[in-house]
Amino acid sequence: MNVTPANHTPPVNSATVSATLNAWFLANARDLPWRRDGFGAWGILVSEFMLQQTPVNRVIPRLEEWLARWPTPADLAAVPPGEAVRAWSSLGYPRRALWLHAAAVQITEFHGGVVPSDLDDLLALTGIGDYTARAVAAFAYGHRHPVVDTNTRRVIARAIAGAGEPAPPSRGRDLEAMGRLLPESAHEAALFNAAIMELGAVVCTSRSPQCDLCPIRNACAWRAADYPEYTGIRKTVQKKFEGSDRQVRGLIMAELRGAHRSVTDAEIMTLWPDPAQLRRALASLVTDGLAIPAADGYTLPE
DNA sequence: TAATCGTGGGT
DNA sequence: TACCCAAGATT
Repeated sequence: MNVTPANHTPPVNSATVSATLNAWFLANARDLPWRRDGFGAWGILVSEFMLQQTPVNRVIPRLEEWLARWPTPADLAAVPPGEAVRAWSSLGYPRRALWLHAAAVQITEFHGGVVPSDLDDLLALTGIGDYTARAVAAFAYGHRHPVVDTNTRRVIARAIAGAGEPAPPSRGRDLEAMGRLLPESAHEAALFNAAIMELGAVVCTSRSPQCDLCPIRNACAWRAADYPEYTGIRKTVQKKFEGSDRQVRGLIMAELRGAHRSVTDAEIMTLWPDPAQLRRALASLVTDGLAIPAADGYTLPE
C-alpha cells in the first residue's frame, strides 16, 4: 500500500484536486454579480453571453444596466433588437446582442418566459453553444455537467497533462478530461466547474501564471516537469485588427448606435478612407442584420 | 473546419 | 511598439 515506484509519476488524485480547488474557491472567489445568491437564470444567461470573449471587468457595468432595464426575458423580447444592440454598447461582437435578443424571444415564446435548464433546449437557442448551455445548466440550475472554457482547458493542460498550453479545443476530449475530475455530487460539481475556471482566470493565467499562489501547485504536472515549453499545435493567430474589416464594421456600428435616426450613406462614407472596404463592411453588417437599409440611409434593426 | 467576428488592457 | 489575449458561436 502507498507504494509509489521511484521515477514514476503517481496518477493525479482527482478527488484531492477537486476538493482542494473547491476549498480554495470558497475562500478566494471574486465577488462577481452572477455569483450572488438569487441572481437568477436570466441574469446568468445574459452574463454568459456578455462574457463570450469579453473580459469580466468590462462586462459588469453593462450587465447591471441591462438587467435593470430588462429584468426578464419577456422584457427584452418586447423591445426592438436595435435597442439591445445599442445597450450592448462597445462590448464588441455586436451580433451577440442580436442573438441574445433572439434567444429572449424564443424563451418567451417556447418556454413560457423561463430560461430552460435542459442542455438540448439551451443549445437550441440562438447564440448558445456548448459552453454557454453547460454553464447555464450548471451555474443557474445546479445540474451536474462538465463545463469547459478556455481557463479550464489551460488548467487541465498544465496541472494534469503537464503541458504549458492546451491543444486547440476538442469537444469530446475536453469534456472527457473534465468529466474525470468532476465530483459526484451535483453541488460539488457545479462548484468545481466555477473553481477551476476561477483558477485559470486569476492564478493559472496564460501569460504570467502565479504558481506561488496556486493551491494545487504540489499536484501540478507542468510544475513537476519543470515547466516545459509548449510544442503542440498553436492556435491560429488572430489577424491584425488595425485596418481590418472588423475595425471598419466597428466604426459603422458606433455611428449607428450613437445616431438615434438613420445614418446617411454619405455620412458612412466619411468614416474610413477606403470606400471599397467601407462598402464591404457595410454589406456584411446588412447581411448580419445589424444595419438595416432605410429610405434615407441605414438604421439599427427595429 | 478554419476563418470570421470588436474592443481594450496587459506585457 | 507590436503582439497577445479575453467565461465562444457561427458558417
